[in-house]
Amino acid sequence: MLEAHSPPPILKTACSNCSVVELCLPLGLTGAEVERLDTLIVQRYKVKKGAALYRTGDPLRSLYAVRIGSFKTSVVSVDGREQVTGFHIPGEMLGLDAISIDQHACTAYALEDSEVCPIHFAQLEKLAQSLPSLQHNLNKLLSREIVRDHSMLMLMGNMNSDERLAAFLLNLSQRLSSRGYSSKEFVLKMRREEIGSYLGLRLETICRGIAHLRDQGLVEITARDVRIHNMDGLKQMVSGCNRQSH
Amino acid sequence: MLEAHSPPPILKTACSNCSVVELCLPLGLTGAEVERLDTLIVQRYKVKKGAALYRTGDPLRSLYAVRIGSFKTSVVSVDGREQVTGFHIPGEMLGLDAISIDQHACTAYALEDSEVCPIHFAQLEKLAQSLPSLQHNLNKLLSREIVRDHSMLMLMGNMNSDERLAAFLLNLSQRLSSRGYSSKEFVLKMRREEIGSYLGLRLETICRGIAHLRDQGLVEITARDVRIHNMDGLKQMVSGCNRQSH
DNA sequence: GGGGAGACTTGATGCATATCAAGCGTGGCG
DNA sequence: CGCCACGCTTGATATGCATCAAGTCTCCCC
Repeated sequence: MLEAHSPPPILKTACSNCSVVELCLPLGLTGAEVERLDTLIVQRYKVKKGAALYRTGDPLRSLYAVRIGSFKTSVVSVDGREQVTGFHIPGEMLGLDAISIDQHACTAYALEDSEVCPIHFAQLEKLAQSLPSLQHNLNKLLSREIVRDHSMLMLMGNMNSDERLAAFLLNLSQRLSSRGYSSKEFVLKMRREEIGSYLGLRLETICRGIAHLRDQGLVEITARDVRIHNMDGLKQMVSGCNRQSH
Repeated sequence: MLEAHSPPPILKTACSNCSVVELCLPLGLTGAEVERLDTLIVQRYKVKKGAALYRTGDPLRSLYAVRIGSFKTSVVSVDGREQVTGFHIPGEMLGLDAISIDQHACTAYALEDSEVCPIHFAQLEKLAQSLPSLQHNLNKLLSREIVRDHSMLMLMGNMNSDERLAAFLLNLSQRLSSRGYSSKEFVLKMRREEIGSYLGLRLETICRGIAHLRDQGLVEITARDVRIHNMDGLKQMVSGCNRQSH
């Protein structure tokens, strides 16, 4: 299942001293509770850029919290088309869709050299029985993913290409910002084609969208470096106020 | 929150003798466990056709299991466009997206006169602590919704209009079939416009899709009555084998 | 540091679906 | 039972994005 490399590197594991503890599963747990959660994480894994953390059909052993780096998750249709279902940055959980049938429903690829905290799921469920707030966090995590997916459906069903791109950039900006990174300058770790798949567009359309946003003075994107010049302008675009046609 | 009517009718509540018990939250629970779950459902609600069971922003009090009838859930964008996020038939759960922030993230409308079992969420979480299999079921329910949404993203991102319509009909057919209804003959409870919103298409495109499927001898749809003539043909269409263009 | 493959950009063209429009069917209510 | 509003169907046209194509950039590996 894990293609990282062998032997897997052993790392000091502890949610207690993790930089993303306040965004991750332990959210709102007491110190003593976090320590019990720590016992589930035997050791962290490193995943090389391009490698798969798990693949569609793999049995669910663990959920994975991204600690460092970033991932994309994608499914492949019968006729071989890839659909990217999400991008994941530190503090976000991977593998939630596997709980439904105890098998992973998508494949998770590292977009750069990354590091995850595997959380053995059976043990997590067991621990959650005695830690109500842990259970509550897991429920919220799952529910939040549903809400996120619904807003993606709204995006796919009702937005034009420029609006989708703006929404994507804003979303990424917000998530990075809440992790202490700049909301206005960041680096895209994924290719244009992957952004396109995520947004239901072709890579050429992403390029043109980037050019449009540039021409409007909203953002500047050179290669993978993003600089947002007009955050409010972007937000207006997403709320559909700027619609000329459609 | 509840627009049903007053006074709300009091109905005999018991998962134990509900016809959809084997598709609903109690799945896999023992008789004694189901009886404890029964205690959470104080009384069932009836919801009139067109009425809202809950609305976006309502505080989360209960999840709702559909017992009789059907619902659509939808969100409205800033500029007033509706996006239907799902259709729900007996045995399916409503309100899962509210767990994330203790507020409903969408509005649920009854597509016909319907009946739901409200399950008080705080009590459900509490009960789940002492019933591991109940907790596991809830986790699975949430995860299944995520998987379902991901397949909708695939549909929106990679399928043409006829394929989307075929996928929609097949999905409905399967869900009705697993509830003991005919998989080949059923009635659509929603308007063309609602199907279109759900599939990211306009109502006219749904009409044309229906005509295309009819011309190929796959299904016959008169008004809202569906008769599937060639189930395998439909499935082939969804897997993308019939693609001429695209 | 140089070569090459993969990623990105931009232009020209075509097509699938949206939009606009007009008429028909139907079911719900008085 | 009949009327009317709403839902459905089908046609004509417009348009936004996909597709095809060609060239540039960049970064990774030797």
